[in-house]
Amino acid sequence: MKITISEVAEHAKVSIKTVSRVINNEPGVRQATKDKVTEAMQALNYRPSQAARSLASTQSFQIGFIYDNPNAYYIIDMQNGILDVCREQNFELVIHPCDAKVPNIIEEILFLVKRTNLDGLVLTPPLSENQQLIFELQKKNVKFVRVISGAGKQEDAGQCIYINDRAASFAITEYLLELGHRDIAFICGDPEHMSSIERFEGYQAALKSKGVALNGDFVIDGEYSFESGVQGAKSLLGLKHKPTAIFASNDEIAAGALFACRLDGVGIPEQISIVGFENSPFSRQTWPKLTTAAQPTKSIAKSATDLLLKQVRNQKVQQVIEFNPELLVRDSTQALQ
Amino acid sequence: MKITISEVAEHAKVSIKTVSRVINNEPGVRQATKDKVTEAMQALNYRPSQAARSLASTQSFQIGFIYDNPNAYYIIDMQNGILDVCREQNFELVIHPCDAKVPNIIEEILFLVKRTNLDGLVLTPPLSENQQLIFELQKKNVKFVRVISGAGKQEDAGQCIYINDRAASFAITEYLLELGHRDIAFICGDPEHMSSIERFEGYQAALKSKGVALNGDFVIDGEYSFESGVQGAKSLLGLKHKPTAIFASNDEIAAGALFACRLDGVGIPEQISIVGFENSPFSRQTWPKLTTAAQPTKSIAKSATDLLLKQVRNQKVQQVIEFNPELLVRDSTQALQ
DNA sequence: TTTGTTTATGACAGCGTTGTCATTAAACTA
DNA sequence: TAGTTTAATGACAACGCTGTCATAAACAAA
Repeated sequence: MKITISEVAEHAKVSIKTVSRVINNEPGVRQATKDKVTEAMQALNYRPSQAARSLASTQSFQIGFIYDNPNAYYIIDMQNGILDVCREQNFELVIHPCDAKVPNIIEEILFLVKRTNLDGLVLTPPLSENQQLIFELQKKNVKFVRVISGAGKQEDAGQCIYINDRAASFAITEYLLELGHRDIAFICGDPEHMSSIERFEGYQAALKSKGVALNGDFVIDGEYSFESGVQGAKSLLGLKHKPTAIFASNDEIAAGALFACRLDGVGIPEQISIVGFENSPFSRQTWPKLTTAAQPTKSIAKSATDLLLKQVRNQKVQQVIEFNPELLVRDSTQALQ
Repeated sequence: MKITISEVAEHAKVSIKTVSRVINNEPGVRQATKDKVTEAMQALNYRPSQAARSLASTQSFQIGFIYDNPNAYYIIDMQNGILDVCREQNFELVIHPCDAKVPNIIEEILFLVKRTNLDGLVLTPPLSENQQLIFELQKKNVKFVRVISGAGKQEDAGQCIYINDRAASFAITEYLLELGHRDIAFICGDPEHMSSIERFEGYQAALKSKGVALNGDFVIDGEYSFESGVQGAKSLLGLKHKPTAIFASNDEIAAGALFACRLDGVGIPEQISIVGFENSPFSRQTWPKLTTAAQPTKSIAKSATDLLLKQVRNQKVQQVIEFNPELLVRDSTQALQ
């Protein structure tokens, strides 16, 4: 037999409405009453029915995780973090993988929100950086948090969790410079991703800070893919004046670069140092293991969800949350001989 | 304004109950009536409220995907497949990552099912192979599908989707034999995973079929991890009589073996051929790219979900569904010189 | 036809909550 | 103290659907 709110009310000798107030943390309940109710709920091992709650209220007690990201590890980590917070706070998670590049992606998302009556959205790149989408969501009063690349200073729309790619990129470049490298090439990620730009700018800034001039030949356009790393490294290896280090915008690119160097018989790290970004599990499984930067994806997800749920409950908290990916030195880099 | 069942009923000039019948595919509705209703639903772009449905009925219209698997790619593919079918059939998906090794895993799952009132479960290895769990689920009348390693002949409990690892393993081994290899080592996966056993048996059977004796030194215990591949390959390379090919039970092990060989300066595939299993994305990103076996994970997920939802609707279909992973020849194998 | 039988459809209560508004109790104020 | 304001609590309808049971329509057999 399922325990309902009435049993709890009876047990606590209050009305069901008061129990409801306690469940939803509504103000205007005396502490003593609240305690009684909480106790009754525990004694009866009561859990409110999600279905009844969402039917009766305008909320659905569900949030959506919408993503378009080929990196399964990232998604799983995010998802697990979101799920943790959802469980704690009695919310459900609706997963919505999608393709950010289809023309009607915005409609698709708005439709989903409307249909499922989602209380909020967790958005990751590149969706979190789609200005048009953000605009429409705000217009329709949809609540959301965005995980985006940036330093948390700028006036971004909506609540944001900032990932300071630039600082991490600066640190990586600085590290290479300290190893004595001066000819450091950079293979870019997708130009539409803000992280790509931020990472490039961090690289640029670090070079500048050490007075090293930027060599245009060493900056290769690309996207966040293995193939891009292969192509990028190939063209770098074709240069008369070759770089001594390659900074790949993410681990996949780095793996591709590694692959291309291997094909060419170039020793890593003896002849060229390579660094990646993201700390994908496979960055530990290449040979040699990749030096890279790690971001605490699950913590990011938790913070994001926390922020979102506060918003959903109209507890506006305007704090700036920023994460700094951390340099992880492994075996694909060494001091310039 | 949200469209409800009453609007549809009005539009189709029938009672709401009849609309309900159509929604749930209940028998006893004349075809003409059904058409009218379907048409009205489309015209109004109607979607039933999950909350109301589950409140009113004993079902929740939610199924659970419970997994413990470190392979993010596998999980994402499964999840996407399940999600596709859920959307089609108006079900919701509840994701539940867990640790299959905690002592009270069975209670945890039973509790989840009870609490969320899940209509069914999709189970993947190793949970799908936990006899105790299966037993308890059957006892409590919980519906489920199991994705398991096997050939679909055995009398397994519950509905199963079989992955014929053995046949694929046989094919891989046969392929190595055809390349002229006779000294083929095998690095095992987790002994608790049925797939591990099946893969080993396929290997054994293939050797036998070609009259090649099994060399005990060449069979290395392990688990499905990179580290295990490193260790396994190291001990193989330490043998006085070395293998000319290594069959790793999955791509992670293969990547580890590759890594160990590189460390030792052993050329792949010139000196040793290596094959993996699973076709993880990173098997395309190693150098050289791994020869492996691919399973259509998303299709597997769809079949499984389909089967589960039929069960949920009490449409018992007792068909045997089997998938055969397919050999993918890439660059980590070559004919014995 | 008429009656009986089956099949298709509808009326209505109820699922477990929340929102609204009324009521009561408590806390001030003069 | 009585009167007034404020805080705490409760009664009850409503949310959108399904289950049960009653009724109407269609068909078959006489």
